Amino acid sequence: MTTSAPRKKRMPRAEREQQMLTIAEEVFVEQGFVASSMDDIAARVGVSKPMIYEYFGSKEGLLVACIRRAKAELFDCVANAAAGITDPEMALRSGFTAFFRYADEHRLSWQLVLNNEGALAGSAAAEAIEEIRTEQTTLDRALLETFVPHVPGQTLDAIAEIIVGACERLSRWYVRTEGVTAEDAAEYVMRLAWYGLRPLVASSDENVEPVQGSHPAQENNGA
Amino acid sequence: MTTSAPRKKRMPRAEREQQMLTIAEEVFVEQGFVASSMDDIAARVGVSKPMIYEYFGSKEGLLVACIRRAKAELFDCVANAAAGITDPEMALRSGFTAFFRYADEHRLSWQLVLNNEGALAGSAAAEAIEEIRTEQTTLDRALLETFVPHVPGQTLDAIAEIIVGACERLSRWYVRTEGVTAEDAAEYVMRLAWYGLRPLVASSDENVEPVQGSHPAQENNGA
DNA sequence: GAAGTAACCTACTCGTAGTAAGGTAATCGG
DNA sequence: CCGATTACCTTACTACGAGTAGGTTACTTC
Repeated sequence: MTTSAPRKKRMPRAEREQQMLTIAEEVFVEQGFVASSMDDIAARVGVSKPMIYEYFGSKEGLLVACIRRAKAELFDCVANAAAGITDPEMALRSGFTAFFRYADEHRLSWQLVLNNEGALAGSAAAEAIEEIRTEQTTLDRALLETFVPHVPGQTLDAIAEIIVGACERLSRWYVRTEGVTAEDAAEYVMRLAWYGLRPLVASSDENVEPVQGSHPAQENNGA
Repeated sequence: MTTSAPRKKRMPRAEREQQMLTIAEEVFVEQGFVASSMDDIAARVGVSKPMIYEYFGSKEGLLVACIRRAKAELFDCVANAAAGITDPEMALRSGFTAFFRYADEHRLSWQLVLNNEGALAGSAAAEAIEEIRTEQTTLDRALLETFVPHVPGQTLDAIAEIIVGACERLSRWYVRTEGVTAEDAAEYVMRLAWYGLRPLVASSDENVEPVQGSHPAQENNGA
């Protein structure tokens, strides 16, 4: 029911490995790493557990292999997109686009990376953490709205998300980097957020073409 | 050796709970959620396992409680910092600063949120995922450098981190939001990155005061 | 100081990661 | 065509950790 046909035939190692990875990816995303059982995965593959251990060493080894495969794919996409473009602006834009396209077209793989970093997908713990971000996003959004009220809701959503992601990641860097104060870090974010936003507020939307041609401020809060 | 004295005395529930949370936080960050054992935590607290289950229900319940406590602290900090400030720019800046200050002053709590979202702290899997970001950061940084060569290395580092964090978070939003194309998402990031960066390149540093008054381009790559 | 309650323990079950040791099918030299 | 080597695959275990049942000890209150 999960895969397709009840493949009971022997299979060369390389092929079996790929099959295992595909199914493991499914299971890990569905149930979360912790809740997934090797017996279950083995059963879905149609093979016995020791085979997986033979090929991947451990449960975590299996996860790592899944991640590595996803990573390789992602880098192919982005590298191809940016390859040969000399203008940095175009290269950046093209790379970003490829990145988001990958996230869209390989949702399972990408969710694996995003969620199973937190091995607790679907769990209360994951929700508790996500809640932190949600609240921060809501707060930022509210602040932004007072500042640039005429901007479409969706744009505000996107910017709020961007700021939260930026803060989170920068906080990691900040903590491990010597000689940077909290004010410095905040200033870095402010620069991008504030100056990056300025075209939106200064010229309404004559200088900066709206991202979405039309889309009249469609709200987007719920999960 | 972990706590302080071999407290063998009885203790009111509220106090014991706080002690448990503090120690659990330590252990979770040290070993990662998956690798941590309830027996170990109980032993360090100087109490038997069923006590923890009595108070927190499950291993994950314990983690959630840790996260909630951290979250409450974080929100206190940020809310206090932004409270009463009417100018949105100052409010944002002050909030950001408080956020980074929290990350710095409560490293353990914050690491819990960052790492144990990925319950695999310290594991090969966590490294594999982090590797993806590192590579992306390196790539972005290289692109930025060709564009704004005169900017201090540390600033480039920070901006690259910001972009990676922004992309990651925005990709989540993007995937769950209807009617947004990869190009749209890329454009959102470009706006912040590009226009946010523009003051740096356009006017060198006459319009925009450098974040670090002096700090002459001190590099910072290693962990 | 008896009764009640809140903190605490010992001693278990059960599920799952990981392993040992052996079976079966393809391939290859003769 | 036939034994032998190799590689895919299995059944049947061990070990360990999450979670629990039920009893014990120390504080509190009248």
